[in-house]
Amino acid sequence: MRSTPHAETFPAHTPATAQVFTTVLSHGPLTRLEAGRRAGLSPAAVTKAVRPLLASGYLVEGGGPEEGGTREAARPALGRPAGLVRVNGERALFAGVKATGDELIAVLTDLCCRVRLARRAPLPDRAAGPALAALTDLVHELLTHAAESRAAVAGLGIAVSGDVDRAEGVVRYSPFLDWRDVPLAELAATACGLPVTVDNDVRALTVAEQWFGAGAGLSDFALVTVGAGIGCGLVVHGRVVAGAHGVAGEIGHLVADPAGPLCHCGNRGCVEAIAGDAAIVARVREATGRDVPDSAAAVALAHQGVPGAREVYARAGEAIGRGIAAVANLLGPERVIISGEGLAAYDLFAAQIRQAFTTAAFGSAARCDVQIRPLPFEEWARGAAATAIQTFITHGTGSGKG
Amino acid sequence: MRSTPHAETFPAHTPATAQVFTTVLSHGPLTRLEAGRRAGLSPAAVTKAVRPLLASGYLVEGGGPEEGGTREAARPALGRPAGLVRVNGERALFAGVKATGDELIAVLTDLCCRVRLARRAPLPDRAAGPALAALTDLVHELLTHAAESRAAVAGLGIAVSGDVDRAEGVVRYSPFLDWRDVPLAELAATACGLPVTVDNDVRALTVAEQWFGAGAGLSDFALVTVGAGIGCGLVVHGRVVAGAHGVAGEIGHLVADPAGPLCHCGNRGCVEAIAGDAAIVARVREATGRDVPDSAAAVALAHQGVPGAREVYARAGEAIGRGIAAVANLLGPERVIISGEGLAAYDLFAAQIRQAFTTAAFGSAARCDVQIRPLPFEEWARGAAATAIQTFITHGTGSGKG
DNA sequence: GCCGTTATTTTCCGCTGTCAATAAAAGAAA
DNA sequence: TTTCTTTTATTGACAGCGGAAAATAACGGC
Repeated sequence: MRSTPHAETFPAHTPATAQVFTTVLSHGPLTRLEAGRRAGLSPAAVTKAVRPLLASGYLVEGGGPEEGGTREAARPALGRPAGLVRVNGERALFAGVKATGDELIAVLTDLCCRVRLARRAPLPDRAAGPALAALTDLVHELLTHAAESRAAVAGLGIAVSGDVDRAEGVVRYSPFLDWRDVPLAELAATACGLPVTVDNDVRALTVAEQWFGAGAGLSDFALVTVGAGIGCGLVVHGRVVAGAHGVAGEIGHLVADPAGPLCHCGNRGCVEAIAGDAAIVARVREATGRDVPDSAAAVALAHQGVPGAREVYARAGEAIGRGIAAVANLLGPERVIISGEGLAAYDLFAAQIRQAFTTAAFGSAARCDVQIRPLPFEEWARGAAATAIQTFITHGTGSGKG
Repeated sequence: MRSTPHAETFPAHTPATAQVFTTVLSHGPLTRLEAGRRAGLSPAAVTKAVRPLLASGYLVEGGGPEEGGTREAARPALGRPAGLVRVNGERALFAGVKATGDELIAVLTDLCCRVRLARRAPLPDRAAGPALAALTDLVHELLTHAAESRAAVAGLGIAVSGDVDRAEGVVRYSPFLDWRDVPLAELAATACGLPVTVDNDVRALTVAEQWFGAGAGLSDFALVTVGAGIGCGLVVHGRVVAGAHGVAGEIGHLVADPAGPLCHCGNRGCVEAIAGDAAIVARVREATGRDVPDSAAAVALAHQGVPGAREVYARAGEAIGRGIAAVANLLGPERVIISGEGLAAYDLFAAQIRQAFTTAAFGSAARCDVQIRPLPFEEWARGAAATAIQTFITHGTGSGKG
């Protein structure tokens, strides 16, 4: 993918270099010895990997802001004190954009994927051409802001729902955007003058969780997103599962109840047909007989204790819990992270999710650690940025292709 | 793990050596160039890897039995003709034993996992001590037979259902055998004088399929076994999924119908509670009001067209198809292989499996290739042998531990 | 200042796989 | 027959990566 003339490059000369860097990136300030232990490398190899990274400014010595905190206290009094190494987040910036059917969400992050700036823009026309123009405008806004910083923007990540071929940078089919075979990486790279990574939105979020979130250091975990749709990103053997035909993690279309309501996919009782936003709104409307314009209204009714509304959420939680149990029974992940805008209704179904999971999980699969966390709206865009960071580090430049 | 004095060793000097060897093992006679292409290596690397393998007799030149067949015909008339290389199956033998609750099944295979000899022996006492003694006897029978061959037995694989820690060679918990924390690899190695690999039975079968069967060359596939239980082995990113807590592939305890019959796991409508042997027998008994001693009788009734019996199988096929769809929706495998003794009733539910799968698979997940094949009784033991072959090749000796 | 201890770096060193050139084994052309 | 073309396989020089061991650094305690 065409790069800007003075594109940032990452000195990933050797496998070990990238290995050490990602270890430090995910696990905060580390001593060289500890980093080597976690990355499965000898101390000597760490020294050699760290040198060019320090020289190029991607790593810096010292424990960062919280230096002198608990970390120092834990140090044994004997022997040479360990020197910490951490990633210099300021060294490079990244842009991440999530495109939904009616809006673009964009963030500017640093190398540690900390959000510097978040922006939303409506997407009046979702056709590829106008959408690309809107995206370019938004990215330029970020670039303008970034220009105030010393660091350059080293890559752009774009997250789109649907069937996305990350390696080729092509959106095969996105139902919400109604796109087919759009070579988005190439188009956006030309339009924005940045190396571009394009990935499926849930997978992008999974990458963010794997490198910077609750999945850091885990080789097997699942991320479940609850919202308009119910999605699931899977990490198995340390790698995000993409599926042979571009489909994977479709927890939303597992059948929770064959006698349940009809789903747009044609089956009955899909998790999404019970616990998706639209399904919940419809079901609360039926149950209460009231006007329920959107999911916020549904949540409000349930919180007010209107008869019937609460039960809808309980059933939704149960369906989600069963879906998660299916994941746990099949893959035996170490952890499942449940997240999503839908969790505005957190308190309404967290208990049911856990209970249904525990009931339906088989044997030791129930030992899986289930975490439930809310999801800030810019998180999807942050996931996109995480994919850009990932390609920057693993490919030496921000470009996913080539 | 203690080895015999003159233990066979495999010259896996370098990663590339093992890589090339397994490629040739799985894909039959290959030219060096082709092997390199498949293994992602340069021609030069293949030459270097092949040399010691030829010298030690693990590979031989020539196309084997079917030499001069279609392979020759497909050769273009131009240029130096390609020289084929193939694995010398005669070079080493392996023993594989599957332990069920009431019987031991053992096979002697060659290096290509072709069965030379199959034996069954009852297991009157399933306690670890007596079972080990019976296993040792059976293995010695195989060894006696093997002594007639020039090749030595290079390893023993043991497959057990339940929670097995292959790396440690320990059976954590096997319900059917009622074993807990039995260090089987160590015990059997001492008793039989062979390097031993112990693995879960379904995973062992999956390894056999991955290296020698319908999964050869696929990086993502699933193997579903239908019989007393409904099991599933998963290969993701080219590796068998083991699960963080020893549980994975529990397709049998996915809930196909929350209103279904009670399962021994405590839930309702598990796939196994609908399609497992015991469930089918019970359901046929209810439906027909007749005496149904075992699953053969149930199959017979269904084949005779006794009212009700056929429907039981139809519902079972539906449940299995749904379970497979769940796997396909979550993981997007390239292929699903359905196999098992239960397939004696193949014709009774194959159509329902396929139909339920197609209906419940979401989007492109339905493009997954579903194959249905019967499973000879010695296949489980062959799976055990495959694990022994695997450790022999990857560890240089037949020992999984150390 | 010396010692014990732990962290990091340095200095080789073996090993692996690639590259580019070369040999080999045909059929085709002259 | 000889020579050329084409494809496959091999060789040998080579670069570089990561490891082991030894050296060095940085303490706190004595």
